[in-house]
Amino acid sequence: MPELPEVETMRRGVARVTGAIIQDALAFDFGYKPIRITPSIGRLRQRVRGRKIVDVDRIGKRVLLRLDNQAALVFEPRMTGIVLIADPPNQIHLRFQLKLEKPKGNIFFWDRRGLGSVRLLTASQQQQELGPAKLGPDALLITAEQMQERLGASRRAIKAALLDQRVLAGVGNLYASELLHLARVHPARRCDRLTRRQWSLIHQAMNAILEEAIRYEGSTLSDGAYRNALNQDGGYQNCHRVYDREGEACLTCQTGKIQRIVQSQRSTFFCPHCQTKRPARAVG
DNA sequence: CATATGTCCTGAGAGC
DNA sequence: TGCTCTCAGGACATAT
Repeated sequence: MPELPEVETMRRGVARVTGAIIQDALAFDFGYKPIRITPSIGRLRQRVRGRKIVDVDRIGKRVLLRLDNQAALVFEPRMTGIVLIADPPNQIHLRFQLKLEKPKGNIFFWDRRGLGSVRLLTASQQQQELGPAKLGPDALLITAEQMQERLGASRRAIKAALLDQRVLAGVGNLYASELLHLARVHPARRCDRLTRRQWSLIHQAMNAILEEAIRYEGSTLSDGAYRNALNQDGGYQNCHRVYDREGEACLTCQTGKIQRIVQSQRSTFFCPHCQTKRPARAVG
């Protein structure tokens, strides 16, 4: 499930084609339900042919190809989508392809489950679709103070709140568990019960985990869906402290057994020993 | 308004 | 072995 580290890894790989010209755009379905492509592939094709890719960006969990007319192609991987410049893992789940020239090459969007999308957005559409009404600050750019401002009065559980892309963009289910473990905060703790110190710890842990995961090029889970832009595995799955480790010993305290709970229909993993449910004690 | 739940989609894995 | 069933969770739609 591509979250910020996986999408950032794809972005870095795809950035190699910066400067290339788009020769053509193709959509595929191979008998599956087609993914969402907007506008229609015919219109999109007309509008991107001959355009130069001037930059490759990331906003939250999306990859943006910025074109020389201020438009951007926005790839949204959701559960199993990936953006590659090397040949994808197979052909049947190939959903979209850009043929490039000067120099020759390709960008592929491959998506096993087909929940992802490709959208061509004008500058004003980008403001609408990627602006503050839809997406909060990027998880690597938001400050601890901003997080507390945005969530400090919320009654939601911190784990669920971290997944809300309108609050901050980039954290998903896997890294939410990982970062709360590093911050030693219980995932069910209500936001409005967190102290300023805990917000600071969460913020610090979030940056540390996301940056570490980027260094390892993201997490390739057992389904093998996530690959980097060159169709290679990530390495961070071997570093998970809690995710998908139910019943195993906590690597940090060697005492607790990792527990799995369900929050908003999603699995959360945590160490009951490191991440106590009790509120932080008042100091002094 | 804030928060919670249902839905989409395919393939892996469990159980029989 | 092959069938059926459940589950995985990103973002959005709909419900409370």
